[in-house]
Amino acid sequence: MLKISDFSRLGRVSIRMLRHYEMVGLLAPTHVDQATGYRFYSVAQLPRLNRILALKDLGFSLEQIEVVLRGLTLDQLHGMLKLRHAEAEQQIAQEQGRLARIATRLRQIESENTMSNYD
Amino acid sequence: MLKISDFSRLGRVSIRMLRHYEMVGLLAPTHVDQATGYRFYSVAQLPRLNRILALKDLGFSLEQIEVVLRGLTLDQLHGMLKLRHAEAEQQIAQEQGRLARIATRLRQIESENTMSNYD
DNA sequence: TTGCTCCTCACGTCACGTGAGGTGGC
DNA sequence: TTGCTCCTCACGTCACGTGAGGTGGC
Repeated sequence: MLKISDFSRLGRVSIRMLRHYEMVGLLAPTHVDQATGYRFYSVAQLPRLNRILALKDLGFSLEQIEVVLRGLTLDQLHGMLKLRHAEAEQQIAQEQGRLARIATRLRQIESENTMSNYD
Repeated sequence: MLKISDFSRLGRVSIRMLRHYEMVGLLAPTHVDQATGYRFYSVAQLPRLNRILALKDLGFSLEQIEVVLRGLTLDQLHGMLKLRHAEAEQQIAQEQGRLARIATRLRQIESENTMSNYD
């Protein structure tokens, strides 16, 4: 049984995150003291926490993570990853468009500066 | 003088956005009726709205847009664009990392499927 | 009188960060 | 008694979307 601060250190997450994950139903302490409200976690919960973090790292929302961890067939998991893959590609394309437009503006300014130098 | 719905149609933004831009101090109607509270805009305000939208499109926050529109030297504007450029590049790199990790997971699943077919 | 337009709240979004105010155990 | 840890609210974030409830002018 670990106090929340110990578990948060082990899992490299903030205490606030652990409380939040409990609230959204992602990861509940194995035990909560009735009198004090203190949360107690077990080392055996680390794998689940790590899976949560791994899925977060892939860009899934906490709600989607909940779905994934609730148990999916390989096909369903494959489908969700495909979707995320497509979304990530789209995100990249959009940001690259932005980058190009920013670069255009930068070049404009630089040429204006040069011109004014010759004015 | 245009009513808010007319101006929103001209500018291709929602009425809610116009109200929001007024609240954050980005774009105030030229006139507000004292009795009814109705907002009235002028066609002459379209260029400013369009500049707002253009800067938004480059990824600036409304607060940054306010700074830019309040008037910057070319050098200062150049600096802000450089910053945004760097942020966009970073964003892309991060999302590409994600994409790669997702792709790895997808390949894992596909190979597992194949293997189980041979089981 | 019935629509239509416009108005002002105010909640909801996403995943927490950050106090505020208070309590049990060493 | 003083720290330290933990707890429960609850506001703030960013840029609006979306009702709810109410009002003036054709």
